Amino acid sequence: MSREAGSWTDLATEALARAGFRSGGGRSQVLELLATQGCALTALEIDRRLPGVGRATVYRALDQLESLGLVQRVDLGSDAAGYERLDPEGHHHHHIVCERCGKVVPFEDAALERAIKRVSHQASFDVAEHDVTLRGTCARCSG
Amino acid sequence: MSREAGSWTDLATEALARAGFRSGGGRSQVLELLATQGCALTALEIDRRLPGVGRATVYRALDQLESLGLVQRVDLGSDAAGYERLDPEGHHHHHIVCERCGKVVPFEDAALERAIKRVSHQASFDVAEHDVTLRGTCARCSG
DNA sequence: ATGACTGCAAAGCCTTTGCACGCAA
DNA sequence: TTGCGTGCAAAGGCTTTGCAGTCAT
Repeated sequence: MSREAGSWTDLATEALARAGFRSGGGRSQVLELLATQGCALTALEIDRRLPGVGRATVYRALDQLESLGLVQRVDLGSDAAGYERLDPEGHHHHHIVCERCGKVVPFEDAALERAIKRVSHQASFDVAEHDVTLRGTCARCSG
Repeated sequence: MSREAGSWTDLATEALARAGFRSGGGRSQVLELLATQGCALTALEIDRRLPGVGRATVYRALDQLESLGLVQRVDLGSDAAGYERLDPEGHHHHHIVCERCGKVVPFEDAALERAIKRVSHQASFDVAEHDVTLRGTCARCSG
């Protein structure tokens, strides 16, 4: 029922291997970094934290991981897109963003998920993913 | 209880005047174009549809209208941000986007809104707005 | 040995900024 | 007349692409 801490990494590595990707390069480093993050990171932040990995490699890796459904891209209103790991069938969170200071806080809500699931089924689209973003002012900035 | 068709334009024009903005220029044209649209338009699309108006003016106008709460910016996954009018306290919709062809379809759902409203109140943030995006494949692209 | 993968640098695209002219008030 | 508003062009920032060298298999 419960998984080890590194399970997403294992799952992702396996999925990459199955898809015919090689391991050991920059892509693996991107993957491992994302595994340790609870929330979204921008491509440039990832690039900054992986000095040995080129920027292009980071973007290419994120693209591939997203195609495989291992990573989700999220738009949080800033100029740069955020990327975070996507737990298969597991809990997933959404984001509240402070329009003043840019702070991002994740949250989960079961009722919200249910509503979205229902809408998704009703739609004529075959809905694969979704995201919800709340925007406002954080306690510190309101204060 | 009901409003005339042009009410949002009137409301927006009034809000602009109250905020000390002048009228008659490119900003008014941007405003009038958005008034006729049911869904989001990108800045570049707006620029293309308003030949006499410069691109910078379009971006500046959208920024101002957004600050006044008359327009909402929405990220639909494409490179360019979308903008659509925001009815004050009125119905508002969200979007389903086809990842294959880019088609955007609006939808409304009361239960979803209720869930979001509840989450917004629980949060430590002062939530001002929100948006929900569903992504998948449209009927036509699913084949 | 082979070709997937990578880094670097250049190019692309959306968006913002600087500046001088024009028009609403 | 005043200074807000505008258009044009240049600059800025994120992302993608081209290309040749490198490394996993």
